[in-house]
Amino acid sequence: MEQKKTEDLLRRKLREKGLKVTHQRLLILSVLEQNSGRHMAAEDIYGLVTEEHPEIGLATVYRTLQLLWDMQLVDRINLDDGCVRYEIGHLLTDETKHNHHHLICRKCGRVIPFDADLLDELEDHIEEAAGFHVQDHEVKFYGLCSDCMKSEKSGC
Amino acid sequence: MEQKKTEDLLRRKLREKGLKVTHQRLLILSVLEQNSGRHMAAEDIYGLVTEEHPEIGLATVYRTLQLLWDMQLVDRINLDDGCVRYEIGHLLTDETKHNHHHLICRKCGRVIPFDADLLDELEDHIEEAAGFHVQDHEVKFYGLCSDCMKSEKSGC
DNA sequence: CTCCTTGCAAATTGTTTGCATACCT
DNA sequence: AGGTATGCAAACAATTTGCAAGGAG
Repeated sequence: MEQKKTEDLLRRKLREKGLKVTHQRLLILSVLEQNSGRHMAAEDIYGLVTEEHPEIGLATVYRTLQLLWDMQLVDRINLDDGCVRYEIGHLLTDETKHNHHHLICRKCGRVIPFDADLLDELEDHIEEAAGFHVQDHEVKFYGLCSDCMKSEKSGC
Repeated sequence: MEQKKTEDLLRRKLREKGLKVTHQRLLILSVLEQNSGRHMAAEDIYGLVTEEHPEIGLATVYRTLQLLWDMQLVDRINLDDGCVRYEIGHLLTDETKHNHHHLICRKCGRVIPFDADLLDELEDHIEEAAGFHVQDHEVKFYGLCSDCMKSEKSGC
């Protein structure tokens, strides 16, 4: 089961760093895994987590998300809506690279996911030219979605 | 002079939208232009602007930056340090595309600018496949800078 | 003269932090 | 036992907003 694999990885990484395996950490990661594909704000995660465990605090959610991000178990993206969003790490869900990008419409604000894999070349170039080891990336494209382009042309 | 050209563009765009040409708007854009290359937070810009015009309010700076961004006269980037940063729009400083990316070290937090132009192809693909008209992009690479890689290896 | 814009201050809101208690190992 | 992690509430900080006064067209 994927579920189990992810949990084991978290346990292992925590142990490596001398940190503790707590219910909260396991639960938060499992919620993220069960909602793979959604971009969840800390509040969203908090909402889901407290459904079953109302005693968990929002601060713990924030602290745990930071921790999971440091360990590269979750991905983070900022969609300019005032809060940081998280999803289960691409390293966990597939063996391929993280090529999930976002198109953000400047007019209606819609966020459209878009998959493409033209960045590997660029990352190799960066490693070589800058001596910087790339682990992940965040890519956003700003522009106009097809609907807004139509209304732009028709002059409304 | 570049300066003049930029100002004229702002005047024109404002008129087009029936908005007013104010000292504050001209001044803020000119400060951004004079500091091309820096990533400036609203507070930074406010600091520079109030040197000569202490009466200008911070809220006006925020409102103006939003406006300039909507008009595509400035670029916006979020470097995960808790504030949004601005710089003069790439459309104004050069005729080429916006290929100024950022490498962010997960260990020491350093931000390293990096120029490369491998995104045009991807943007064409997006226009075709998603019917989305790309105007701009924001790209961040997370990883380890060369210094932190050294200390990683030497085991400190 | 009309409506847009500004400055000020208060309000908002996502996120962080201090601290006493509870929990892993 | 010993240090880590948690929950709570207060603290923070960037950004936004309401409103009366000022300014552009």
